[in-house]
Amino acid sequence: MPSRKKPTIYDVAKSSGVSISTISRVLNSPDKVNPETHRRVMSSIDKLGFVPKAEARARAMRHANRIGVITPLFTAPSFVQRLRGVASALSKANYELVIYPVDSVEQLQGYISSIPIMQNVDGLIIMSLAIEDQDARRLHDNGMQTVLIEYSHPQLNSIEIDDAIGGQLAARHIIGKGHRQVAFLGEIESPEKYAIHPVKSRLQGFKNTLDEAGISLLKKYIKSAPYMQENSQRAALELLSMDQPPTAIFAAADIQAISIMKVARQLKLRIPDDLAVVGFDDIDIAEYMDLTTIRQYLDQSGRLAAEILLSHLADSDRALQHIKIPLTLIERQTA
Amino acid sequence: MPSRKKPTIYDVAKSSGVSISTISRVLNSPDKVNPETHRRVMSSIDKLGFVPKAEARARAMRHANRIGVITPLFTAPSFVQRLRGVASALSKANYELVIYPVDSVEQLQGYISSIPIMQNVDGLIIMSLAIEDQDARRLHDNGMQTVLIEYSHPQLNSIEIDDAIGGQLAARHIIGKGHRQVAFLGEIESPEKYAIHPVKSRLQGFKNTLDEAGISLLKKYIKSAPYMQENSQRAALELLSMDQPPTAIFAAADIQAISIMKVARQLKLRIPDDLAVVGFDDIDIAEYMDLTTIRQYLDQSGRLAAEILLSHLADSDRALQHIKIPLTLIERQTA
DNA sequence: TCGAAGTATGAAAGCATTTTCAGTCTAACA
DNA sequence: TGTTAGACTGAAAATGCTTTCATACTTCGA
Repeated sequence: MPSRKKPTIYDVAKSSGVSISTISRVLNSPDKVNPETHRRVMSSIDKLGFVPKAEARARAMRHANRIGVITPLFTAPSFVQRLRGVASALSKANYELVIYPVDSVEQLQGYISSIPIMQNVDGLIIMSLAIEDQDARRLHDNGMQTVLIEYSHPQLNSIEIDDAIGGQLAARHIIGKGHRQVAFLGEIESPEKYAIHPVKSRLQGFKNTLDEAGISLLKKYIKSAPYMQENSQRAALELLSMDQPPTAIFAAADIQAISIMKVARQLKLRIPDDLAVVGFDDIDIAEYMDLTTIRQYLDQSGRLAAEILLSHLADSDRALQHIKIPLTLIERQTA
Repeated sequence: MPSRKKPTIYDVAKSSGVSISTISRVLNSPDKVNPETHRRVMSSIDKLGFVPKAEARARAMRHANRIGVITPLFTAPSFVQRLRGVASALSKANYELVIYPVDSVEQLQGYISSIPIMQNVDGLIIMSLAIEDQDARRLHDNGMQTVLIEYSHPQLNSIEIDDAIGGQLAARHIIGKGHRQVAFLGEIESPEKYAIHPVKSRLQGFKNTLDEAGISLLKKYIKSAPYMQENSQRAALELLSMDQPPTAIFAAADIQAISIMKVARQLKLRIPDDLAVVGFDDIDIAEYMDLTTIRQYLDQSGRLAAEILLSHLADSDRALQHIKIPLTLIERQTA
């Protein structure tokens, strides 16, 4: 009895003895339908070869149930961990997650200019990327709900980290442990034009707090090196093989702290006795390494971004939110 | 004058003083409308920036250069690293990446049954998840190009890891180093019904190779523990505080190997002298830790999956591919 | 044992268009 | 001058879905 016509959800409903609402639910929010019903409906769908008409769907759908995340291409573990927060919040709310990985300015510009027009996504989360005023305005004017993470703009929601405070926390801790010979390692100058510069602020906060305590952060003790292991290790080696090596190093990222630890091990330095190390981020691995670090609640910041976005989608004239997430020093074994 | 909401044909109708039917006609059969009316309507359309929603979306939905990845919710670093491979291959090819994170059977079942029917992605990559025969058939029958990673099915493309060989490599290496007291740590029994069981194969290959060399892997030296740090550490502690502790441990995942190293450090055991550790995966952090491990080329397997998918999308009657990725032992400092 | 708090479902109200049908108006023809 | 065939147009129905709302049916404490 295969009818010549394309089957509609009414046909499926009849064939499986439920209402059309249930058919729709099976396809769109399967978690809301009884497994047994689901099974029955799916088997009818398969039997009839039902495919929902995209046009009818588009018409009836108020929103796309899809949000986009623009992010640097999985470079650092910290991005991933934030993404995990985003993903878990979205999947709970039955939203699809579209990733737009960025590895050049042009790409970023391309996404930002085409996304609002395409209307493929209901909202946008932009992670750790600097966006230009004009792009921010475009997003705003097109009514694209957006949350910026680690960056801010007056016309868009934002979640920021107080990097300077992070530097301060690290400095206080290191001072408290009695260190006087203190160093800093981080990727101070990022080569990418679209990148943000949290490391500078971390250094600033660190340096100022040391200054206030009468400890000077000598220029030779400030090393800039890219995240990559080789670079970080080389920089660490330079620091640690000086005539008067530092007794404590604050690394602007946990992975760099781990590089320092590796070099220290090779030099037979005991941590924290010969060398104290403080990281920044508190990525998963930090706990495995017993690394003392500044926690920036990565998962939670991602989750929060998603939640803010969803709440603004639900109620579009909600006031803009500019949130600063607090930082905490997590004391473990390395400092 | 950017209006908040997208204009509909009602807005155009109002603005140009005609009925919606006429707007529709202007768009679909212009010959049936008075030239003067046509002109007026067109000018309203331009002014409002009206775009027929359904069509725009239907077009956007249809062949959007979009591929989906179904993956366990970022639990282990190894998933993330594979994902990175996928992302980089796709972004090069100008494809959008939609993530479907799974954390329950129901969710997996939901995605996997609706995606092939909804057809809102062009292709699908399913990472490290077991799928049922019926679902595989549905994917195939609905013409959804699919690549399975760490699992296989005769009707779908697949990329597999030879886990047993991995165990064998680890065993050979450990034997070569002269160890006789050998242990295994891994999450042998996964609690999730949808999970796959590569750990069993790793253990199997490990055990068999030891057997062949006349070394028996005693039952008490086989520990099953979840990936989570606390569990792995407890298991490691149990192993290492036995009367006759093992002198070498093969961990079925790098993060578990790292947990072992942490416990060993606490017990003041020197690695590799007192205890040799071999991991599995070769995640990024393994290099930082100088961990000897079995490399499974995570990035590359992800990239390969994406490439296979793209080539099948370009030419849909390409033959199915079932690929086994080779493993390599990477010797570093821990064994 | 009762009420409270969920689950699972169907009826019905959208959604943004297209299409049908019927009416008005004009122009042309007898 | 009365008819009438077009040419335009609008009201309303149809389209194939999604979503809201109400309701019946389960648990689940206490």
